[in-house]
Amino acid sequence: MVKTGRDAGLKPTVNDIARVAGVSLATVDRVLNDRPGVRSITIERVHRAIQDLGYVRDTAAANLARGRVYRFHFLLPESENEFVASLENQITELSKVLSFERTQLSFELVPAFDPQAMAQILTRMDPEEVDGVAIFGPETPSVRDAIDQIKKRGVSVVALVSDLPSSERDYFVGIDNIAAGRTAGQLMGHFLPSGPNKVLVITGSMLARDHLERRLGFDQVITESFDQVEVLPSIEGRDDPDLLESLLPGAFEMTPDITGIYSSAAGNAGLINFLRQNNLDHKIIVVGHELTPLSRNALEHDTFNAIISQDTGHLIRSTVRVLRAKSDSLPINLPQERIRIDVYLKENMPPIDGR
Amino acid sequence: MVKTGRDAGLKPTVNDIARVAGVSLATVDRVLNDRPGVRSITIERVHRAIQDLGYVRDTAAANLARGRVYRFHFLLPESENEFVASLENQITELSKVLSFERTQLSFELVPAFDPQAMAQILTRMDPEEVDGVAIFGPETPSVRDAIDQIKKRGVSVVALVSDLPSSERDYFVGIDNIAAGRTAGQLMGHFLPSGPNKVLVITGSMLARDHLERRLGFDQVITESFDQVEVLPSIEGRDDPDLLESLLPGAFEMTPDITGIYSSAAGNAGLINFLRQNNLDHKIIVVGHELTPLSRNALEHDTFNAIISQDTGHLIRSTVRVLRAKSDSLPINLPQERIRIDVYLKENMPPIDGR
DNA sequence: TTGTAGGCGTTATCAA
DNA sequence: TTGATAACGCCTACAA
Repeated sequence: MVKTGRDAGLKPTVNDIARVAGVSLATVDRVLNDRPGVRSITIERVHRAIQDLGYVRDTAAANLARGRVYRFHFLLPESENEFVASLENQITELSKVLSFERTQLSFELVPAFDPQAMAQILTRMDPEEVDGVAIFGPETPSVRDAIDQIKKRGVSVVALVSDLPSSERDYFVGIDNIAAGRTAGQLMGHFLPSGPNKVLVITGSMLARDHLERRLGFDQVITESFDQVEVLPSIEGRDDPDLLESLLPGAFEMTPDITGIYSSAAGNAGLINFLRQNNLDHKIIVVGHELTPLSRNALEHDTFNAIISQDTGHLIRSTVRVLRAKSDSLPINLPQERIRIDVYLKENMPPIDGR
Repeated sequence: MVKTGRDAGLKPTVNDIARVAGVSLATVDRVLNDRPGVRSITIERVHRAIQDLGYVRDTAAANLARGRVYRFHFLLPESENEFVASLENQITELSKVLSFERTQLSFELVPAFDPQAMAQILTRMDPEEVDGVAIFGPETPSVRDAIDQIKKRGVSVVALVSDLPSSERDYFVGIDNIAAGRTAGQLMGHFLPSGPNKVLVITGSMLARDHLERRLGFDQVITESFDQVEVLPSIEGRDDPDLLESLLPGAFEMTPDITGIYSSAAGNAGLINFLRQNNLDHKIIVVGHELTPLSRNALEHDTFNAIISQDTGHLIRSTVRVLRAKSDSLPINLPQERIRIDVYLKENMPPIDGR
């Protein structure tokens, strides 16, 4: 039998340290929390005791004692799409659980693809009222500046879903979108019938870094491995189902022999409508993004053939963990925070509850 | 801005309840924990106060106060395979984290496919020393009886990876293996070249319920959707790479024109060796199970085409959460505990750290 | 520069 | 059947 915990003996506490170091509880606490007013020789002794005993602080007890409350705020794009709705749900759900762990969550919708609006909201945010922000939005200089500013005022910042690498954001929570695009390409290549094929790519906006990266990855794989497949220019649906639905007829007039569609952004409702109304359903291989009630239904009925997805629950939970760690300047457990690129076929779709 | 937490006001505590109900802390605690010695009229009043205030107990504080320690034990099959090794790792890793949350984890290897050994170990387990067991093993009457017995003695039981539905186990942590097999079938069908194909299925043991279910699901999909594909009888590798490697030549002599292999169990090392040494690499479509260093490498080099997997980290964490909930007779958050059927292509493989 | 004492929310012991 | 009261491990006035 392999025991994996620390040796059965109970873990040392601040009291043990105080005793061993020959100082009081208060002094131990000062050293533990890097507070001033302790002679370096004393600090030395306390540290040695900590080392010797292998002490590790009990965070739960610490939080209980200090009554600390974390306040995190999410900024999400204001577009009618199920993916964002799912993020909202996850935030609401998680916050119910977290309210018993001294963590408060809130979110706010920001006009989509509108860097100015985002920058303004960020700039106006009160560092006294928020410990961390998660941003799902476009990457532009104004947003970048706003982030750098709010960071200086002590607010932790996480980029969500779409990275903002040019900014000082503390972390990015989301998938590798190039790899996601490559995965879509691989599936598309295998699912298309043999012979020559033409594939239409639907994107959201050139401002959205995630969309750009997906297209890039998709093209890479098709070029590398499927020389019979031609990828057509993107059509830009702005994550808007209606706009998308109105654009599709034009694309099919231009190229009637489309055999595959890579829907790399949101707005699947428009695509599904179009396909079904024009009887293109089942005739075209479709690879989409994000498992939602709609896309799930499309998969179920073979309107979609595969879906690339990211778990919204995991996204939100990971964001909170990261924001907490950053707020306490604690290290992050990278492997745990890595968001997977999920692949769903009809066969392995999880049940409806959305996970 | 949407605030999702409980209204900013702090949450009520036992003190508030005591005050409102007009009783002492101790009485509140008795009611809260269903302890005897309280008049039903008093219980009534306390319950009303709890309701009115919307009280929810602070688990961290409760655990702190009672100094409760959870001891969970994992029984894993003793076979040299990376999947089990990964489970062991995850147990070890998680227990480092959990040692600061009053939870001790241990594991033990049980001779594989040996119901007697498993039953014996279970029967000998001391309920004084363990609060819960997780069992990854075969489903037989003897094991079932041993489980029912130990459950009666107050130990919580979770079936891990392979379900034991005939027993009184509290819960099953793992994937839907029929769906996993179906997913493998779907991928196999699409990845095989067009025209007639013969697919070999490698299984572990007829005693392993997970293996049986995968084969079942695989056959279903092939029959339903790919009529040009013929599925050959299983070969039984007992999760042993060497045994498997020694069996493969025979299978290929019997049926030289095999174009696909579904490796539904462990022992991939043997399969990979065989394929590479016989230059069958890249000529045969291979769908395997479990992302491990070996299978990852095979995917990387196109020896394998797709892998169906389950996250060992998630399996272990979920098991612990469930075991904890069961030990405290608390409800389980089903959606959170659902284990996904992961699909990996070369393109969406997560980085090496094993998540 | 250091220590004492009280409190965070819950549980548990003992006496009333 | 109930209620004080002292833990649990940590933090934080305030005092020395």
